[in-house]
Amino acid sequence: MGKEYLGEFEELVMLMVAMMKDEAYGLAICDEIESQTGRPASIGAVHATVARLEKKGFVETFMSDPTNERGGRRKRLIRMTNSGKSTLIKSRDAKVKLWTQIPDLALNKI
Amino acid sequence: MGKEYLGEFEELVMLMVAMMKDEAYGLAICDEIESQTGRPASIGAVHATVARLEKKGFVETFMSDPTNERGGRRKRLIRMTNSGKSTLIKSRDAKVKLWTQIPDLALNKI
DNA sequence: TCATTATATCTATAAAATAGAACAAATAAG
DNA sequence: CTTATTTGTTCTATTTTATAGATATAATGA
Repeated sequence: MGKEYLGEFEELVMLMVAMMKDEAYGLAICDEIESQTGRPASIGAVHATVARLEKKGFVETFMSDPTNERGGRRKRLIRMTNSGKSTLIKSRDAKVKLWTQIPDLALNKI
Repeated sequence: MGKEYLGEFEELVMLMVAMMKDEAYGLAICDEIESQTGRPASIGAVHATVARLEKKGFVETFMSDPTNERGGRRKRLIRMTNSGKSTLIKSRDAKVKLWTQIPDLALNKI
């Protein structure tokens, strides 16, 4: 068994994949990270991270057919596995559990 | 300006510091991580991370006096700065915002 | 004095994050 | 046709984080 928690950027990418459902692929994730968090993400970073997540079994990928728009070439679509989903939920639960013990961070302060 | 978000382990250490208030120091953080998360953390990892966090201005440290128990030597006590606290809150808010957009992770599912 | 305990610090390595260049394949424009 | 433009992936190199464990230090107890 590999470790069952995610790096900071790994988790962010996973969240985008979850959010984008069947539309998740490298460039789109990149854009979505920027629009959701305001933080720039390079395409290289995203693809490298997806490859790591796939190796760990948290996502699976497959190539789509080209779309018929200008430049619309094949995409590597990304989908979360059950293992990935469960890891994401565990990571949320772990964080909430910790926050709960810190008055300044408890969720009723939001 | 350095980047304003935390690595995965950095965030965990920060949460422990917040949780332990004036009692936070290397070994204790190490133990607390294990007891809170069940995940082993080496003392080397914790100290290296604290040093990084201090360099970034998220915590500050100072040496205590020895306590009068067997082996009770000086500790490097760790305290969060305002900058660290605000970073932690921002990181919580960012995560909650993302979860909210993902039905399986929304907080009412807890 | 010697053993034991509680701690920090150092050293080395592996893994994650990052940026950007290089490459590929599609359509549009001339 | 041929070339430019667009959407995308893959590759390469580097920095930053994470990790483990060995080594060093200072205190008390025997």
